[in-house]
Amino acid sequence: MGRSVTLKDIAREMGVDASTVSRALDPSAQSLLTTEVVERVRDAAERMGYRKNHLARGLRTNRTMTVGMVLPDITNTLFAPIVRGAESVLEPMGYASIIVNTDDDPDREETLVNVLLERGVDGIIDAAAHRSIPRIEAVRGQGVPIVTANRGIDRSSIPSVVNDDAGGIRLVLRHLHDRGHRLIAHVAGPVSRTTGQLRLESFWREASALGLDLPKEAAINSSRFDEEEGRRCTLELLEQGWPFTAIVCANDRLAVGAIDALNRRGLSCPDDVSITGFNDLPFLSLIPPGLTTVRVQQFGVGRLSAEILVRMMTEPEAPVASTTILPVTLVERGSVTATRPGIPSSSEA
Amino acid sequence: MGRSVTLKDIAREMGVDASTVSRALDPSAQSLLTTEVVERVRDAAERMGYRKNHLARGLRTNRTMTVGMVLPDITNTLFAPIVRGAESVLEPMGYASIIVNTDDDPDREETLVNVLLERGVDGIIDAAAHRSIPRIEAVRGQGVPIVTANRGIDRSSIPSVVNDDAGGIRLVLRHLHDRGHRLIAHVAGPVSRTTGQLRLESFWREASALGLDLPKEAAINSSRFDEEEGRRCTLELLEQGWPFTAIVCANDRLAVGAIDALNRRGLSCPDDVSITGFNDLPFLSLIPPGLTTVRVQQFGVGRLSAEILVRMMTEPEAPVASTTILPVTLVERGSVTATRPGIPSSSEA
DNA sequence: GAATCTTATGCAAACGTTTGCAAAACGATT
DNA sequence: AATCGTTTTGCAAACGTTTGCATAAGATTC
Repeated sequence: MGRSVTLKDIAREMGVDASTVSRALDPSAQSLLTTEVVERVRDAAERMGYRKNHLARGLRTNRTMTVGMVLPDITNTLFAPIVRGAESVLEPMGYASIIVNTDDDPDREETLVNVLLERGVDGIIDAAAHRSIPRIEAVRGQGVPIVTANRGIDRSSIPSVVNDDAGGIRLVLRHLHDRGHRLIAHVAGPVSRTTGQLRLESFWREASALGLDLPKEAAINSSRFDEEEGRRCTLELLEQGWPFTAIVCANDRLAVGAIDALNRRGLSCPDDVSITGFNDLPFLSLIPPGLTTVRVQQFGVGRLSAEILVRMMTEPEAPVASTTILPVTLVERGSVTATRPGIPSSSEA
Repeated sequence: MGRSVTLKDIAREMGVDASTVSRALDPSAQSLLTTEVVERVRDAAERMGYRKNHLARGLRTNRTMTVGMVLPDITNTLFAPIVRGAESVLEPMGYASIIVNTDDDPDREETLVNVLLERGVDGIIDAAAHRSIPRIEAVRGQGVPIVTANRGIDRSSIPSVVNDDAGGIRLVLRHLHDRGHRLIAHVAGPVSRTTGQLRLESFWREASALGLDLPKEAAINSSRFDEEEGRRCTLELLEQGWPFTAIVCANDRLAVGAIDALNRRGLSCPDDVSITGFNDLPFLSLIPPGLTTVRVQQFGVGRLSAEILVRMMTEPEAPVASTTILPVTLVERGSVTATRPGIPSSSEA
């Protein structure tokens, strides 16, 4: 339980000043010193079990070498890889990360960002952004760089690194169209996140680009990105009575819920209805019938947002990309089949 | 980018001393002050956008209100819930968590623990423990409380919170035995972790308790807890030629690999071989044939280890449980069936 | 109304670093 | 041998808090 050894301890032991010890231990300052002194100090430090005190250093330098990561829920397999991606660039540079979970509650997002600021993080990666977080812009005013990952913030000057949400929906819609589907429904994600909103917008845009004339009720909004909501929304779609041959789900978990809903109604995917997801979560390939989905690069999202953040932290004046969009790819599995000729389709005369 | 406002700023503004401001803002010290002063100070602080500086405070008090969490890999769905469980007790108390990933490399485990110590964490939850980490005991000597979660350390005085590994294996073995299985193999986990070692020991112990006379080659060690190793080990078991009707896998991911290996060899689970897992990972229930497995309480592991850690951090002299074992339950799904009468079984004469 | 006891506030040191500036030591140049 | 430049080291302040101690003011007692 003995008090830990400080620069002063080493200094006293060696008969030099603490500042000398500090310099000897700082790679960028040790060129000021005799190599002989540097060596002796390092040895002594090693021998005495010296461990630098990041707090004191941070207090003096105003840099903690800590970044904050804001997630909706670390338990959600969509977000964990973002953390690893960010870490892959941050850890080698000596940064540590404080991780907080918002449970997708915008109020918690704000308080937790504040918690991070109190702890003096040098920057923040926000992967739990809502489209509008009134006070988040203020963070930049504080001089603390922030970037959003996976999601963006509307009309914001905060840089973001996201997947090509619109492009992903375009891919699945074309894919379904190519296979004869004309009556396509959409279980949309929560529109309070850009992921939900952009995919929904893209759905309508691409549908009409393909000449599909879908009724308003073809799309239904979920309130959470989870299986339960996927189930509920799909059951509602079925009850509405509008006939559809495929459902584009705004993410994989909604899709899993959708498949379950079909089964509960005695319908089968893909025989009766084709279904697509978004994200390509791990293990998904093992779940029958195998979800056709859009693969995103979460590790890449994390890595890039960290790179941008580092840039902002180290060269505050340097320009950085305001939006970085990563390409997505279509992953074909068993949940989509071609429509059987007998099934009616709106755009065929 | 304006410098942030400090106690001194508020003090100057109000014509009082910084120490008075400090006390006014500290719930446990504000009883020393006039309620009138307290109020005025709080208002001023609010108005000026004061945000306390945890670094300075930590430097002075020697407590950072930060805990370190060491994980093998946050991406692994087994570990994320531990984080949330720990957080559920730590966050309300004002602790933040620094999370590091070791990729199950013992060397990294050691360096990362050091990183955490440099950052002055008040305590550490190690969920990536190896059975023997020579220098980890030294951490306690430093006066920094540490507890291991999910795994333990051999012959160590470090408190640990784990699942009932031995009990879980007992459950599955009895379950298989009850269904007529007598020739049971084991794909063991890496024995460098207590989870692997204890389950392996339990396998042999319970097997002989059930009167099974299994040959040495009934158990085979994997080197990682993943699908690839599960596949490899199972293929090896099959090639050995020793006939078995069931495989007890040391965890779910090994089991998933095992099922795949069977399929590759034209065998089916459970028709040809029954298989069991351990952990009950999410989504597993959706993967055919549905893995019969042992459900563990990872959230509980996290919660309890945090509670113990808090105890150690706040009352260093108070006694704490050295080992806490959480009960596990059997989850029956489709991967286990009764043996068909025709299949030979060693213990039937 | 003086002495005593409380209560509320200020003073100053301390936590362990980093860093601008000054001073000392040393070599080289004349 | 004196001067001038370098190079190496020390001094001291600063970062923003907390907290033991002292003091000032106010309340209480006889």
